[in-house]
Amino acid sequence: MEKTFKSNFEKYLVETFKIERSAVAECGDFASIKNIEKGQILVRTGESSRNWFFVEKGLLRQYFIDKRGKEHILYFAPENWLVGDRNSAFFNRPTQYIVEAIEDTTIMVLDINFAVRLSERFNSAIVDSDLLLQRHILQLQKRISLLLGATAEERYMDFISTYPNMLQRVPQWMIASYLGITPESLSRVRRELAKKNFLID
Amino acid sequence: MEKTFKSNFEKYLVETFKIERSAVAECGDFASIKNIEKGQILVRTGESSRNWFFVEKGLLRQYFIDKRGKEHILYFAPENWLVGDRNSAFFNRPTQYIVEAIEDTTIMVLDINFAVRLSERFNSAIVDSDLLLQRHILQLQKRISLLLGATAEERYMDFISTYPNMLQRVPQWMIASYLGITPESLSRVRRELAKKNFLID
DNA sequence: CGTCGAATTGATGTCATTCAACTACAGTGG
DNA sequence: CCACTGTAGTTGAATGACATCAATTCGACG
Repeated sequence: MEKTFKSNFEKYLVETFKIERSAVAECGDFASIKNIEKGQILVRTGESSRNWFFVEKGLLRQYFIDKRGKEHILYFAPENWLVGDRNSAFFNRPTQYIVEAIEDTTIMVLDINFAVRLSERFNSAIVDSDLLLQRHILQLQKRISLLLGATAEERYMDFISTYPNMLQRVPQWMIASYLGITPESLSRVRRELAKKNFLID
Repeated sequence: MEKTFKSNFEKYLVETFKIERSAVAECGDFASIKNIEKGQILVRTGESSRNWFFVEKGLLRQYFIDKRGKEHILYFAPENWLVGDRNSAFFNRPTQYIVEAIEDTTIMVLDINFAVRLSERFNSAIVDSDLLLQRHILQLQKRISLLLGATAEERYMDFISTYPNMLQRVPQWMIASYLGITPESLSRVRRELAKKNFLID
């Protein structure tokens, strides 16, 4: 396990929580590296996922399917992002959210006990003021604000400024799904922006 | 302060975190009771709010104003709910979210150090597996799912089943704002539901 | 080169918004 | 007690934003 922690994940933990490398290694039993091919699904609807995924390299998406059978992407997880369904992990309930690899991806699979062990090892104040959670909630709130108060064009503009490199990595129809519009509409939004001399990629 | 903790808040903490009453009292320096009249604003746009509010009695709403000047309600906080802007509290940034009393309301004002003190007193595992956060994130995700994948009518149906008593306490235009539609549209949605013999209140 | 999914485009449809008029009702002051 | 005012809610007609459907083009890849 020594080897596995020569990873972005270790670096991430050390930097985020300001804890020593050695200490992170103590939690190694609850983490393991895994490679996922593009297109493969990590978590299916109805499964109860006790695991979290830290993306070492590559890109995942988490999405659900509505009652009319349409996909809606909740978010993209590029390098150094964590993906997981808190609801499912915490309450051991079946998840509604599907996790799929958009690119060939290397992940660190984290057992739910990883977090428990980690918080046992360090004083709770640090763990509690969890940057991850802040970032997560912040992102969700921003998303809601945009869905409630911004047009498709505004949401797209926000997307490309927030995730500038995503445009090169994600097919357009997935961005449309993330924004909550159809691929056709996104195409038209982009055309309008191009007319107004915005560089759209 | 002894007196103040004869409150729903104390009860809530004891039940949620399974900690002793006496221990909660130790954190009392960071909490105080306050009464707010209907219509009064607790937090204004641009302020940096280091406080959290636990609603003892009454009803608050948290909302923002978009670039076109329209209000959008993020959520309602009835009895036993916590309201706060994690972003603002944690990073000490100006908030975008306004908090206002819909009814005459009694709140417990919690300094951000309340949580710190509390987590110092108890083992991190308990605090970390924070039910509050779970509930919060869960609610935000559900909201996004509904905004992305459900019609106005479906969102309204979800609202009245999730918050059945809210209908009697909140003016219709606020519910419309929460759902992300205009008051006129909600009025029409309700008319259609009435035609289909749904009891709408 | 042919195939298949992605992206674009046009024509049309649908749902919610906008704006304006009108009703209902509560509170205010004469 | 009644007119005056303001806010909430409803309704109708016109508009707008995005969706749907269908056809076409583009581009990657075997």
